[in-house]
Amino acid sequence: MTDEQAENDQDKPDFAAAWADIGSSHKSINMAITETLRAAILSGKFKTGERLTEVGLAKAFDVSRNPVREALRVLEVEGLVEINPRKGARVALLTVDEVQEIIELRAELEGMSAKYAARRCSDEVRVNLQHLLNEGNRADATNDVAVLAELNNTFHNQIAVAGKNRFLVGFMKALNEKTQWIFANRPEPNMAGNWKEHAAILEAVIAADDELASVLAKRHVEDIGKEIARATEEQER
Amino acid sequence: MTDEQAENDQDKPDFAAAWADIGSSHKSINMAITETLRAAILSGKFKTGERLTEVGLAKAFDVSRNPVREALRVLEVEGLVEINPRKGARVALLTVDEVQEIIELRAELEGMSAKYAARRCSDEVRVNLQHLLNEGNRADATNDVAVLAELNNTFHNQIAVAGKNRFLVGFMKALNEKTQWIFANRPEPNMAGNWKEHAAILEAVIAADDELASVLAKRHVEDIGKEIARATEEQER
DNA sequence: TACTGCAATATTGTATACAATGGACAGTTT
DNA sequence: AAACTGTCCATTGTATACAATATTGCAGTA
Repeated sequence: MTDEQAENDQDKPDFAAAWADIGSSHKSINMAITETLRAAILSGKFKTGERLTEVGLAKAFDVSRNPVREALRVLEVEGLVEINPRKGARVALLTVDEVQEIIELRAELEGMSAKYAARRCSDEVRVNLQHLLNEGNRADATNDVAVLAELNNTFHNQIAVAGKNRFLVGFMKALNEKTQWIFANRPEPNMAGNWKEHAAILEAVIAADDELASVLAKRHVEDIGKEIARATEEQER
Repeated sequence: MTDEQAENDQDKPDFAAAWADIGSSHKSINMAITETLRAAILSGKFKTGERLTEVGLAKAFDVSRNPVREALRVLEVEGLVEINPRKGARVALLTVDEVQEIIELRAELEGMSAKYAARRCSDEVRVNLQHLLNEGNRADATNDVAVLAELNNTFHNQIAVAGKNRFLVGFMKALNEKTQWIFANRPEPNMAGNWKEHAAILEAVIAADDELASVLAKRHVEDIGKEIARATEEQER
């Protein structure tokens, strides 16, 4: 989900553009709308709390209200949208406390994931992780920010998958998305120096050092939490 | 939506009965259907893998297909239903591996929850937990199975809530539901002696012994896992 | 000014209608 | 017999229509 999400839009998100690619695809409209809406929310194109009327979205997508309704119901379960019966839908709000709770839980789960990954990853997966480590180190050395951003994202998913627990993977995906969302609604985060921590975790996993991997991964997320706290304070001022 | 619609049809699982209560309520039909369907699946009234056609359900509920569709979309996100575009919906399947993963994760999260609860619960919550403990002990002593079953359920929720992390509460609710679902699709589980373990966990939480609470809670779920494994083997024979 | 009542409007909730797809089955061809 | 093909039927996907509810604006009153 990377390619041509070009920022060629004015103030309102240009759904028609993202729309064209889908026409001939085989997924149904409601799924496409769900994905587009989810991405729009997570990237901050819709502000938190902003009202989402069915007719408004339907017109923006040039579809009927039905697929929009289904998408909104799905996003509600995911926690990105808040629906009040007979009143309508809004982009969900995250309180400061909730942000803390997200980070707290994510730290625990990331640690758990790294622990499992270190214990369980097959030789094949180990090779893949080593490859990811090399790529990241190279990008870090040459300061290739675009590649690094991409690798940072894949890193978390790879660790989760290597842990071999599908439900843990799902939960972490949800929490990762929320973290992304938090950052999208705050002043630019400082993601530099992030890879160093990722590299250390990868090395521990590859070395099958579950205890170290777990501690490093947990601390890594806690660092992210501190970064968010810093950015939040800055925003308050 | 008058209340007299109750005695219409009774060929399908008796939704009409559950339906009557809802009429005057203020939640929308799609939500009511979601809840009813969820309960039906979790309690095993629909077998895993069973096909769920929109018209079939719509007729059973005596509504149009729209609310049913929305409910199915929601239940898909929750993992209880599996939807294939243009083919339809089925009650989801759980492989043996997935059952193991659910238990594994639930054990970790229950441990985490108990740890947090022991650390964080206020005096007021502590009193509530003590009350729950007393009630349970009494029901256990008098072998009041109905009450015990009820208390067993509330126990897990109370611990989770006392942990003061909303997202952890949500994840555990999902995993608890899945556990319930697993049992519903297997020969009768042996829930006796269950309270003893709950009581020990409660005592540790009340005593603010986070480490002990965590270990006991984790082990408790692992015991449930063993019970499931036993029941599964029995079923295979 | 502040407030109540009420009509007008906006929006959601649900039903119905139609289009498109997938699967089963019979008949044909090789 | 096996593979192919076209047709019918069941079902899903989407649009439109209508009903129910919430919100807004404003006149009128104290």
